[in-house]
Amino acid sequence: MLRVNEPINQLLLAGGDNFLTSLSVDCVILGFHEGQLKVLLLKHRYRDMWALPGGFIYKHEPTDAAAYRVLKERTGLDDVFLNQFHVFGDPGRSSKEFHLEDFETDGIPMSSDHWILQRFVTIGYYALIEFSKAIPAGDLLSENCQWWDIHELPTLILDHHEIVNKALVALRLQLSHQPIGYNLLPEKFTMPELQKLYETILDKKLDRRNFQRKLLSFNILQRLDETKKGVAHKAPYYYKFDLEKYNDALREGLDSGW
Amino acid sequence: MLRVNEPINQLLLAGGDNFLTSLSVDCVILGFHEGQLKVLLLKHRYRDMWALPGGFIYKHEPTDAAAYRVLKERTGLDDVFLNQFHVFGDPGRSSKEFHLEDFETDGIPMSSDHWILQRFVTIGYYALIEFSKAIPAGDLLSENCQWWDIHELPTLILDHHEIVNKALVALRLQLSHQPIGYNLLPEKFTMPELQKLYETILDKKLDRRNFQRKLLSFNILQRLDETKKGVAHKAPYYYKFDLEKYNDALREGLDSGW
DNA sequence: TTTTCATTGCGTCATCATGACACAATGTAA
DNA sequence: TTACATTGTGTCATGATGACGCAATGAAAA
Repeated sequence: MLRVNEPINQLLLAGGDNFLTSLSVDCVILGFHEGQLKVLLLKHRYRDMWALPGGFIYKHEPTDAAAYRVLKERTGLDDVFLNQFHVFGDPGRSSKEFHLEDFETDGIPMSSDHWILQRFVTIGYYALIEFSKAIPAGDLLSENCQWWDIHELPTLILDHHEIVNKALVALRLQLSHQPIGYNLLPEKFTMPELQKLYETILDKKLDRRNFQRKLLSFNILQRLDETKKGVAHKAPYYYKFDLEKYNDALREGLDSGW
Repeated sequence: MLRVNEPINQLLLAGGDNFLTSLSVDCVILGFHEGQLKVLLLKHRYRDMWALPGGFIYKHEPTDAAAYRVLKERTGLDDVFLNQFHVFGDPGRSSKEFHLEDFETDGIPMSSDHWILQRFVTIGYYALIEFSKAIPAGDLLSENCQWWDIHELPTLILDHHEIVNKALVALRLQLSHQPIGYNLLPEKFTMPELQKLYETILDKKLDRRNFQRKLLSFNILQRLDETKKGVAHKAPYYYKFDLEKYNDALREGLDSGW
């Protein structure tokens, strides 16, 4: 228990001076693996519950930088796609009792007006990362950090389930305006992989042939001469994004409407 | 100057205990009048600058409620459409020097570590209101509160110009998913008025006939038997929204894409 | 070695949405 | 009474979309 208590104590003592006292960030870190969207979650140190990676904001730190910091610490990744999507600002969203109970189990005495027990407003970010590049790492409060299938989440603490859901809704709405495929897929990918990604995010089956036609019509993909090896049945071609054209297209939105 | 100083002093003394100390809300209040989008702005008490209506958040108040409170105070309106759209969290966005200078001009002594001078993260909200129903009212710090054409804004304080711009971008992206017409127009409106609204938000000319066809195809409008009176040339029909169908349609998005 | 068969690449067709524009009707102002 | 800007309605060519056919591929099964 010492392993955990020592860093916690440091956080509790110094934290109030270093951090903004009522604001935090929480990150919905998304990856795509084996045809499924995955979320990175941290195991609660005692409870049979999991939590989104989150953190406090240093007094002179941009909120975005705080989210990047959390992301770097949990995944080892630097240059990631990160998007603020919603503020969760209900006073009831965090529970003083919940945390007090934890610290009691820790054996850490805690006055009930300690800053860390107060109400926290949290800024939700979602991050899109290339699954294979991330190296999940636990934090002070949790040795266990791992990916969960977005459709088979464990019990989450507080309102973290709502945060994940809101992130998915935001992702769906921004699908045509953000380089979502580029950030979630490896550099080379096949058309069925890309389609599966869209299907997972939209939670909807798409026609294979029409999907291909539509995406090619955007002129953002570049087909490579290489086909996928060691695969049963006919081998699909590899594609990669033409980043320049992709970004140009996103500015207008891939699916204009108006 | 007393008129201003007395309430300011109360705010400064009691504020630190009542409010969250590093978080605020700012509202981009939008109305539509004479074919133009208008923003409600407050005149700075000394400077030749204007500001978005904003405010602090009580320690046990939901952030959304704080925004509603600001809105009610500035417009007298209760039941408005309000949407959180972005958090502005750069430490450099507020300027301690700027505010210190103001308080010096007020003749109010202020220690440089006062909570009100510290860095503030602000949550941006946009509100859509029916122009004619609002009764703009100034606040403690500003007797002057008035509408400005979105394309002819005066100089704004701090990063408020950026906040307005971000609000417009968000509004554009959400145009097909939010009841924007319903909230900005009076109950009865003509097709040209509705079109002008869309053109203003999208900053783009639309073909009159195609626009009419498209909006009617959504089946969210109900044509009244009444035509607009006292207008030169041919009188257009009045329409109103079929709110039930409108809300149904918005759930899917008016312009699906996928 | 041959056969099987799920999967991929490419194409067709009917239908619907879109952009561009024509024309008659309306009703105030000249 | 006439002029004319504006509105209501419609047409037409083009392009996008959804539904589906068919041959080619290549590892796995026979």
